[in-house]
Amino acid sequence: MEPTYPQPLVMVDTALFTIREERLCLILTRRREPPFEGVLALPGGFVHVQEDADTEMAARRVIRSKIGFDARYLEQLFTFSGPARDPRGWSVSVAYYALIPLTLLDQSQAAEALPVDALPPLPFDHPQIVARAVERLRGKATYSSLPAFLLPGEFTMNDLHRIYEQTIGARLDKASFRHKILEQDIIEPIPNRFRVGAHRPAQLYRLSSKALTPFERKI
Amino acid sequence: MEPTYPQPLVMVDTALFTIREERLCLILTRRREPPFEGVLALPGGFVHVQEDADTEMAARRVIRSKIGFDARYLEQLFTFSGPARDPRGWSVSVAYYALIPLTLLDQSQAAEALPVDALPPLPFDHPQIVARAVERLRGKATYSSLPAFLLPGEFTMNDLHRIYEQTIGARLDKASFRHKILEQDIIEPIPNRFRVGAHRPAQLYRLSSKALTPFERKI
DNA sequence: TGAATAGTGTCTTTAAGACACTATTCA
DNA sequence: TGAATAGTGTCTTAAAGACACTATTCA
Repeated sequence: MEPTYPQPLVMVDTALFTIREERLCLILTRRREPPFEGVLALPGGFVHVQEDADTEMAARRVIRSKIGFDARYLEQLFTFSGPARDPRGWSVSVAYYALIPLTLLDQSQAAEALPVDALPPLPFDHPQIVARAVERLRGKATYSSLPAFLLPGEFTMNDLHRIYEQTIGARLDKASFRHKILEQDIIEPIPNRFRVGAHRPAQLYRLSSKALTPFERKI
Repeated sequence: MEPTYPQPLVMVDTALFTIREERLCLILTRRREPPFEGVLALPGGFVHVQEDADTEMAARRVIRSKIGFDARYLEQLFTFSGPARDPRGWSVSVAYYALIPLTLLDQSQAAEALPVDALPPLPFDHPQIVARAVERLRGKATYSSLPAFLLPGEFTMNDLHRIYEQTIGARLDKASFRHKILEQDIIEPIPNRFRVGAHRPAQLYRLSSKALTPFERKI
């Protein structure tokens, strides 16, 4: 009844996105064990069958150990596999991606947040994982509220506008953006909360419960 | 350097869609080994690390052994995992879905093609796999050429129209459908090939090389 | 007042959907 | 001719995008 086949190694890898200095970044880890000891890589690790309820929980454990708290948005990305992707043997890596507001990271962690278009050479098949994660995030950004999860709990309409532009990598008309976002009911104004400065105060918003419904059409 | 953790079992499962009698169906297999011997289930099996280049190749091997030829469209769906989904132990199943034209199946295989809305009770977590596969197929159908892969190599515009309606499960306007499809360049007329009958002959089409580009907007 | 950001009204363009129409074959 | 399927033209509605405008604060 037990299978007689040699089993592959099973691990998870995570692409943790954040926005730093107006650029879309990934949080990298310096590896503390061979192979590739000392090299910057995506946070990852083996599944612990005694401890993890499934691979998503393994990813959450890895993320918690890296940034100290849970990701607000986490999604399975793709499963990578083969004999060559890891020198330790035939392996399966279930990859996840998550969105992290930079404000929640402490300074040392922010230092390891590097722009997706200026990453160092990455070990294993991590370049493919990154390419697919960026493609997925950009793709989903145009028809969902995903980029909002890169912001802290309270934000202005202009914060949101900017983070969409940075995630998608294109200009979006201010008025059209407002109309579209408000029509989708994905955010709600926080009553009587405004951000002040040397200019007109801005209404503060938060994600509403409908935040994860995808849009009907494009932004 | 080798991990000391006990490793999960690694398998692939496949959701093979076809259209039979105007209904969206899944091809099921009667299991020949325990657990669940004799029960209808999704075709699947363990990854063979000596033989398979990756999990997609494992899925192709499973599909070939089931229907005797390669699937024309195959895509990774999702990876399911946990200690309880398989009685043999903590397992990871990389699930794939594929689209198969019924005309290519022989009679005995067609008999195991059952409508997705009238499936027997399925073992393991196969009901979840099916639910996610149907959701993905329906979702992609509205903005891609996916349903065309359920048809044989030559088909009329009305064949295509019907298969979209059956896949999505809704009525689509004939004229709007034609405009949209032709505008996308996903199919091309086969010169001087028509299907004849007791009515006006219908132009035969085939998938063009751009068939896998997703649509700009909805059908 | 001008600089800076916040927020709105409205027009143009384009896509989607509805629907009525014409076309060609065979019995 | 009528039944059956094939294929087209065009109008209405609605969304997306562009753009100009008004609003409020502080220095």
